[in-house]
Amino acid sequence: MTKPKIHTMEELSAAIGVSRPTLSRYFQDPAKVSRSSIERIRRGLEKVDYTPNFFATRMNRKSTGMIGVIIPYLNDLFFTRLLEAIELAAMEAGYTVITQCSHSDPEIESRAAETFLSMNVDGAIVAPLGNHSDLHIYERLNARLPFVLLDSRPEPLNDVDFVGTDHVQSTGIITEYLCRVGSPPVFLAMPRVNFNALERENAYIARMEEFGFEPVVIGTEAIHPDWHFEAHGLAVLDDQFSRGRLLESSILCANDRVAIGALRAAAKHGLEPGARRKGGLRIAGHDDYPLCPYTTPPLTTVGQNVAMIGQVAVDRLLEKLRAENNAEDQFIKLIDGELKVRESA
Amino acid sequence: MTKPKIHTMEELSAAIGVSRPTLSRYFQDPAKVSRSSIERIRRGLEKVDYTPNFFATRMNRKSTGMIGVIIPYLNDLFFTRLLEAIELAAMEAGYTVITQCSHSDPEIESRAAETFLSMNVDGAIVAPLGNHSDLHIYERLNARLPFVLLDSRPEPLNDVDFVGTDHVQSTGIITEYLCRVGSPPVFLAMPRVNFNALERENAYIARMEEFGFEPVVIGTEAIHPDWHFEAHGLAVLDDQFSRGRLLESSILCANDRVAIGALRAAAKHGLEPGARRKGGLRIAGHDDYPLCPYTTPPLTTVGQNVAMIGQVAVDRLLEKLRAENNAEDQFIKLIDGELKVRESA
DNA sequence: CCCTACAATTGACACGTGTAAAAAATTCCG
DNA sequence: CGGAATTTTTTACACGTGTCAATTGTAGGG
Repeated sequence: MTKPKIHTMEELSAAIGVSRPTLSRYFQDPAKVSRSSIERIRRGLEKVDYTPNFFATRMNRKSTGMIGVIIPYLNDLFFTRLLEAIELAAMEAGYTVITQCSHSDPEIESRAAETFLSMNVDGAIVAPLGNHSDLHIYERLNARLPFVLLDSRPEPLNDVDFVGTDHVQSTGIITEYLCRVGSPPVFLAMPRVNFNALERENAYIARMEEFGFEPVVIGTEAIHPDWHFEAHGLAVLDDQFSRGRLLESSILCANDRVAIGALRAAAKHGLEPGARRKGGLRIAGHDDYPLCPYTTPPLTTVGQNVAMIGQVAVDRLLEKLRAENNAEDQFIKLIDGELKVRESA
Repeated sequence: MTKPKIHTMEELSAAIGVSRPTLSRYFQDPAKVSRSSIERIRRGLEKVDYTPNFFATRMNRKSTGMIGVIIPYLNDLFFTRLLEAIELAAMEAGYTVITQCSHSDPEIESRAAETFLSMNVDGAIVAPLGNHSDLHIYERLNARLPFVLLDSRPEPLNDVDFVGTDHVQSTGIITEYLCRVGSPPVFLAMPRVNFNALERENAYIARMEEFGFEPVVIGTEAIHPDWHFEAHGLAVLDDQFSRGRLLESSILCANDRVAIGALRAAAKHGLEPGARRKGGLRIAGHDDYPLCPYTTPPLTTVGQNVAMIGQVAVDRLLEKLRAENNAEDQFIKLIDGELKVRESA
């Protein structure tokens, strides 16, 4: 409690009669010090309050033991789950995760990247902000550090590792499901904040054409601020329903948050989307947002395997930062989505 | 792009012909250097790639310019909104925010606090994990740093600044609203993960007694893991409804996530909660979770002023860390909630 | 042109810890 | 108990930048 505070290893050394370098080694790994010294240090530390200075320790070490992570939004449970998976995986491996959020501002995203470089993080994992990002910073990071791109992949980027959902597969299976058990779906797009938006749209179109159906995409232009997905879904469908359109359609939403807005629009117009109502309105989403089982009706969707994406990204990063000469090939891992059939479609 | 990378100020000094200390001052604040030097440095930096080492700069500075923030959960939009507010406010003031998440583990929470101490952060803001937290660490932080506790306040803690919602007021107004426009509400508690859980419960009881109604609290024991609030609300009400109970009651949920589970239970049993159905089922929440406008029906709730809580916390922290001798009194700011009447109650 | 006043720059040391090489202590064995 | 082998500790320097006192440069006035 009121243990005297000691600020430097030197002081500690004087206080408990063990040389400073020995203390240094003790704090890095007690196994590098003799049993008797460990005992003496342990006893000493019980009497005083000392923590090695974070900056001084990291400055000279070859490895800082830190991994930098950048996510684009904070108020989205998809990214928080991703972040959680990454943090737990990294912690498991003994690394400290430093998180920065872009707050949907490319400027902030760029500054965060520079901060990581100046901190000598051992590696970086970035979920890109999207359209407005300065791609240059990803290349900068990739050139200097073990680096993995997450979730959303800018087309023109080469030689950068990537881990994310296989949207052709994921959007494919839900498109196929909707076609199989009801009328061919309309695609309710989301504002094109990132590259996934377009990937899903294209995957939908391709699958529809494969089945010989006419793809129909609505809601491509943003009405609300980019990341207000629910408001977007609500506004687009409210407009459609008001004009008497799509009242008995299958609607595939670009993500679950758009779908939640879509469900609201349906309820507002007295419509009850559902798989069991033959010929009626059906609404489906993408991502398996944690709230999907609790919507009215529970949302049919295709789940992204967030835990695996996070784990694979960390694994790949660790692999890269352990191998000194990284003459390896570009690593791209696309993970399958899983169909989650509930009641809404 | 392929600008030669320079690692130290010394090298940079040699490369562009300006002494190292001058460079040091330039990077801290260009205004501390003569106009001509600024020009020369600017031109030099365009030709090479250099960023001052984060650790080396922070090690000696009196102030590290960093604020540590600990939140208990990541997968909860309430905390992410709080965090967002804090980050933006701190950024505004020129501080870097380092965020750590407890992941509902007191051990991690404690380690995060130690990390902040070893990093010499200028101040710390902590939203406590709750029941299982080691209160000792808050006192440790408070003794060493400008420190503000957020959102949830452990009773036995003295002399610690606090910013959060006034739950007596917030729970009071929604209890009062429910009593006024319908039958007196039952309180659907949440697992007592933190101190707010109990505070809201008690505020409900007090208000009910004040009105001369019999308070009824259900769902106090956790069925699912502590933080699975939706599952909790669903399970408790599903059980009640199955027994034919509470079918026409007013139900005040301890928070919106519990309420979302409650709405699901209602829908599952074919019930349609709503303010307009006289004598019928009504469901209300607490927090104004971002999805409330999109639930079916839209959830009546009482909003926590997240933006203000974050801003006030940061303001108070800055005030403390600017005033050297903090002989000031304990600062406790309770912020009013705002009633958000929608359709569910 | 010289001298003063003041701004800008620089030299020298400090920060707290890592680390390799040298010195000391310990262990082991006959 | 002596000496080699091994472990442990210490000495000495390094890391990259902050900061103050001392020095240099600059402008203005006589």
